[in-house]
Amino acid sequence: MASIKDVAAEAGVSVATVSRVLNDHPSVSAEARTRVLAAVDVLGYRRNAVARSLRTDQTHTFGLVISDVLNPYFTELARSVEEEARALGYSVIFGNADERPELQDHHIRNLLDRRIDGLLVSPTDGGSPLMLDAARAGTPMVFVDRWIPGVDVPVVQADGRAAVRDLVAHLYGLGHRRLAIIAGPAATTTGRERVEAFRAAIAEYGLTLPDDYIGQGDFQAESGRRATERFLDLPEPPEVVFAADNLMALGALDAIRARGMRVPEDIALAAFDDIPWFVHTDPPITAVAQPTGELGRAAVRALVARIEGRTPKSVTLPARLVVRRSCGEPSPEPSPEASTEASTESSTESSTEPSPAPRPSPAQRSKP
Amino acid sequence: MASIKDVAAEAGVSVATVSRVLNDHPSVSAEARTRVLAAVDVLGYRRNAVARSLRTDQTHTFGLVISDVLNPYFTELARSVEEEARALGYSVIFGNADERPELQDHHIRNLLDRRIDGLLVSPTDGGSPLMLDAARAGTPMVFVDRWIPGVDVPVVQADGRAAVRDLVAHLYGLGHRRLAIIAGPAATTTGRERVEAFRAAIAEYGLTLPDDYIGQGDFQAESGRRATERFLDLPEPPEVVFAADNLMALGALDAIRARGMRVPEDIALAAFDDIPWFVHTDPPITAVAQPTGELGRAAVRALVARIEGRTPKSVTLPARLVVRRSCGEPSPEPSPEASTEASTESSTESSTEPSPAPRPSPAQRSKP
DNA sequence: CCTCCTCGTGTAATCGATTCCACGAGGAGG
DNA sequence: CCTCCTCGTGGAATCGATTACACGAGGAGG
Repeated sequence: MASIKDVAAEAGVSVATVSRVLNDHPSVSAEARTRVLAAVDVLGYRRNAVARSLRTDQTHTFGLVISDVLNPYFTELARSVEEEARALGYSVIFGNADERPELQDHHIRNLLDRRIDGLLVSPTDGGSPLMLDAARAGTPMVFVDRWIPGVDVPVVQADGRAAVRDLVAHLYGLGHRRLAIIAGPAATTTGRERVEAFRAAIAEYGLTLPDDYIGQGDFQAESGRRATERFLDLPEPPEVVFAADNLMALGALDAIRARGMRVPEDIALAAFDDIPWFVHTDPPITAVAQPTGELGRAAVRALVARIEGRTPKSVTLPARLVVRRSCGEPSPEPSPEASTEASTESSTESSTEPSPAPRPSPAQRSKP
Repeated sequence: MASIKDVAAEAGVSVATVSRVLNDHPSVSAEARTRVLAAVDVLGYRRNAVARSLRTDQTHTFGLVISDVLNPYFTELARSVEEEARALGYSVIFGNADERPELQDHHIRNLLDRRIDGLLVSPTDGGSPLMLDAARAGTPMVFVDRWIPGVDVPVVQADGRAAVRDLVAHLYGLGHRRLAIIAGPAATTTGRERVEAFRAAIAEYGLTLPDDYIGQGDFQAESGRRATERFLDLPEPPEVVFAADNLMALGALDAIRARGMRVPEDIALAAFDDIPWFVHTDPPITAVAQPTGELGRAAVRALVARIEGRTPKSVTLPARLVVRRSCGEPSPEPSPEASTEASTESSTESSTEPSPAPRPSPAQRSKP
């Protein structure tokens, strides 16, 4: 493969001049420029990014380490991250941690060795020494979706509290009182926060969240199934199961079906994370939708800011409730809405208006 | 960040010795080795992959350019590719072409500039000059899923013909005679092959595939919706719609719902590509399942073989039919089976036995 | 005791770019 | 006409590794 030297020879100039042309440095004569460009064309020269990176100490690349590619939420996140990165002149190397800390470390190590300019991470756990060291050593880093407390790294995340409150209002309005949740791993912030948001919202209605109604999951479908089976084995099973992510909701649906029960007639189901498929499940699933695309874009902007030496702030965007049929009561959404939902990029993501859910005044109820 | 020079100084040896230790070259004394290792530890040294790649002219990385990350089929493919690559000591850089040739070119250019060791491509189109040049110039390349005729590049793909024949048998057995297909882009092999397989299978039953019953799609949900609407507007609409990929099936489902029609009572639906969500849609969708994981692994093995100088052969693995309820007749699969289906890695992928579908002897029927 | 090999090590070239510095030509200003 | 600046250019150092080659020490064999 032709190098800059070959181009220089072909054009009859020095390598310095070729390099200047390639980086359009101002002080190059028009004549030299055209000669170089011609030579580049003739030889089919392509700049060697490896050599360039070695010299300039920047790769114009960053790493994105996510917890599970098979989770459509992360897939969409990855997609929006790549898009925004491309728009800003960066490439992205993905690492799939598969919810396994050691795999996460493998990818971080690998990315660090490749001298990526920055790291976007959705941590699987509480933070390995490797990751913490990298952060402290000054590797530009931004957490997205999940984060690790006690580290000085900007966080880009969705705040689901209002939407979860809307969800509980919706459930309460439908007459449900025994509400259960399948939590994510306690090592993750989203694993903990979602339970807390749920518990707080429930408390506003004077209800409680007994330990029996907290299933321990790991954000994978299988754990959702197991947790749901345990719920159903309870002497007094819950009326509603709220899964803290979409895959566990899928597992829950499986478990419910396996018992020959129906949603929502026998038990209601809701999920955190909305995905296009939820429109088409039987029944369509009520979910808390994160502004995934915007999250990814904001994370990239923050990371690029850090790479360029600025100090970005953390970003929190609101999630919103999307009511469908899985909690009872026919969905109020007209059929055209189903069409809109299915499209990849939901254009109605701005969400100033939190939700169409019926909302009794909770403050009054929680007092007595 | 510490370099090999710093390590050499710390250990009191030359950079050559450090390098030897790091690459465990035999001729290094035990004493020097321990000193170097200690220095590496003290300084927290990490080898600079950029510099190493420049010198050795290999990156231990390859690129995977796929057509659409949001398509669960490709997501799973990407996942299995990364896994196998990691097992063989390679990293993978993904490029999402979003079914757009110019984006595909962007990624190929980018990957080539980064001097990846090889390229795994599922081409969006008939092949850009850039890609063809790269192939001819000797860049190790392997096509996966889709391919381009006339280029000497190994192909790893699934053969869906038997499964499609099984599908048609299943449909015929259920009494359906007017069968329509939503095709993928004619520029892709899968876009063409699936139509041909369908047409051939239909012919065995003495049926034909009129032009009106061939919808033109682009493997995206929206196109599936449009094609289905056109089918439904026909004076004599088809009894079955077969979508050539899972996203178009989703779009078709949308379009059918929007008219207030039901699957399978009013119209049957089947898809190419099976995905976990198809178990949970309303109704569960009958699909042709590719051995996605095995495809990804085989592709990686072939590419690594090429990189290492061997000349791998193309690989074709059989797809198989998975019957569910979307074509009529209650699914014969007992409910435990639904559980198995939902798991990420279907362990029953070997598929010696093609399908449980009823299969009249088609040869006799096609003769008269 | 001399010669030859082997072994461990260091010096320096190299990969393909970027960029500092020096240099010569030519124009402007005195 | 001389001086000084600007502009375009080239030479060479540099980034952090790998590796060919040289070299000295020490052991084996004659």
